[in-house]
Amino acid sequence: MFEISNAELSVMQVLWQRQPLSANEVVAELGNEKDWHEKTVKTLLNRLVSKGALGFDKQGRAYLYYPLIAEQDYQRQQSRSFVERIFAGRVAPLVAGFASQNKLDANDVQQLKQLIADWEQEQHHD
Amino acid sequence: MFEISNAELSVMQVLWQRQPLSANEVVAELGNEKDWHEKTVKTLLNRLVSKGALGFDKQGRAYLYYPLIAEQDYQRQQSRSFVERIFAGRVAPLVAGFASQNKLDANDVQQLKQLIADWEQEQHHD
DNA sequence: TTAATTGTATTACAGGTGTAATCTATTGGG
DNA sequence: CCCAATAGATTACACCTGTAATACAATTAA
Repeated sequence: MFEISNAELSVMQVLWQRQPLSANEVVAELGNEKDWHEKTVKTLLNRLVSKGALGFDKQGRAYLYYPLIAEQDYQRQQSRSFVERIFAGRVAPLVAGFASQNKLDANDVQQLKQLIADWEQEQHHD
Repeated sequence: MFEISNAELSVMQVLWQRQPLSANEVVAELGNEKDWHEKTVKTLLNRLVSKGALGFDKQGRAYLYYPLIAEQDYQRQQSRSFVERIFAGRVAPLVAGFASQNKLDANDVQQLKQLIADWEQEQHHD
């Protein structure tokens, strides 16, 4: 599988949000957060197409771009490889780090409890 | 703060495990997992010193290298920036991804429960 | 019809990265 | 005392990345 660079990821995130978009629409969306020249964004779109991360349909002389991979797949693949690299594959120590830095709020904890409950349910039922 | 590349990280991990080590000892340690030429490892050591990630003491004409940053600090910093980039700062969705891929085992769940218990304790007592 | 505009494609260019090879200085063996 | 071995330093080189500028082609406004 191809790699998506940091700058490229921001472009993907726009298109995961709303799709398909013309280059100019992507530029506009990014305008809020990033201080990138239009040419820069076009370069990134191009590279993402080359890598196979984006596809497009022609709309007159403009292109309408859309992701070829789902955000969730990307997130999972990246999570696995990150946790593998940094924490030898265990996710709990990562969460522990967040906890010890007070980066967990009630919301996170609520979700984690639910996950655990589901997991235990799953264990049980088979 | 400086960036540590992937290849460099493997070198850091050896030195976080055992320290200080001579270049040759690092090469030997890496020998098991990586198929790197000795020269490659020396380059990485050099770059890490330049970046300020490693220090060394001279031992005759050889150097004894040691980390200048703690593994835990590195892990936390990387975790934060990863979760920020990929999950907009929320850690629960990352764990959810692991759960849905059956990447959680009883051990992980046990640890997570403990973390949650501690967190709740903490909330309570102030 | 022609010129200006506007999309995409190509080129640029410096710094980082993976992966070494070569250079240089020191040292240990004979 | 001199040479081969060896440690670190310097250089190499292709590919990726951030960040555009320039080239080219199509279209639209005059």
